[in-house]
Amino acid sequence: MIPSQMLKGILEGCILKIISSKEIYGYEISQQLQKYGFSDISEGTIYPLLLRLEKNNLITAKYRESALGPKRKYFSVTPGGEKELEAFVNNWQELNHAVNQLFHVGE
Amino acid sequence: MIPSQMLKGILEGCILKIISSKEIYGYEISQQLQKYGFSDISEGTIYPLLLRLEKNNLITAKYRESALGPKRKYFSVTPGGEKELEAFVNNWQELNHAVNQLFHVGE
DNA sequence: CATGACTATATTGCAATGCAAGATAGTTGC
DNA sequence: GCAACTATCTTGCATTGCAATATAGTCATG
Repeated sequence: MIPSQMLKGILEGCILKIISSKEIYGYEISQQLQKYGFSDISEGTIYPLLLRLEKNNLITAKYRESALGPKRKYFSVTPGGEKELEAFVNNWQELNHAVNQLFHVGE
Repeated sequence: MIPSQMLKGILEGCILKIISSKEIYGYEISQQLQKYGFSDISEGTIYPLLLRLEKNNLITAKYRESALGPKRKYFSVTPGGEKELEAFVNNWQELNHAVNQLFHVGE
C-alpha cells in the first residue's frame, strides 16, 4: 500500500485529472482512485481536498439529486484548474526523471 | 522545480539510496541530489532528515577530519536501512503505476 | 416498522515532513 | 580583518493525508 506521505502533492493532481475527464462527485472519485491502484483513500482525505480545490477556484460544484441517497455534489475543472493540472504533469515528470535517474544508475 | 509537498516520503528513499552507494556526508549528498535533478534541497531539509534516519537506526554515522572545513559526518546504511530502501522501491513503483495508469488512459 | 447496508458529504484534530531562517565553526586567500 | 566556501545543527512553520465521528437519504429483509 502506498504510504500516505508519498501521496502528498500527488493526490491533488490525480483528482484534478479525474474531474477533468468528466463531471463527477466525491464518492465516485474515491471509487475511481481505488480502480487505478490508489488503495483506501478515505473520505477524511477526499472531501477536505475537494473543498480546498473548490475554495482555490480550481474546481466548481453543483448539487444534483440522486435516485438512491442524498444529493451528490458534482465537480468540474475551471480554467485555473486546467493550468494547475498542466503544472502538475510537468512537476510529476520532473520528479519521475530525478528518481529514475538516481535508481537506474549502475544497472 | 519540484514542489516540496511532492517530495514528502520520496526524499527519504532517495537519500537512503545515495548513502547505500557509498559512505557519504550530508553536504555531499545535497550536491548529488542537485546533480540528479532535485533542485535546491536545503540544509534545513537534509540535516533533520539524516538525524531522523540515524535515530531510527536506518543509517549510522562516524565523524572524520576534513582538509578544508569542519569535521564531516559520514553515513552508512544499516541492514534495517536496506530493508527500508527495498520497501521504498516497491512503494515508488506502486505509486508510479497508479499515476501512469490514470494519466495514460485515453491516449 | 425497525434494523442494517449502502450511498453521500462534512468536520475536527492529529502526525509527518519539507523548508526558511538563523546559528556555529573551520579553512583559504585577498 | 573580511569574504567565500565548506560543513553541521536547531527552531518553528505550513501543508496535507487520514482516522474518527457525525449526519442523512434510500432500500431490502425480517
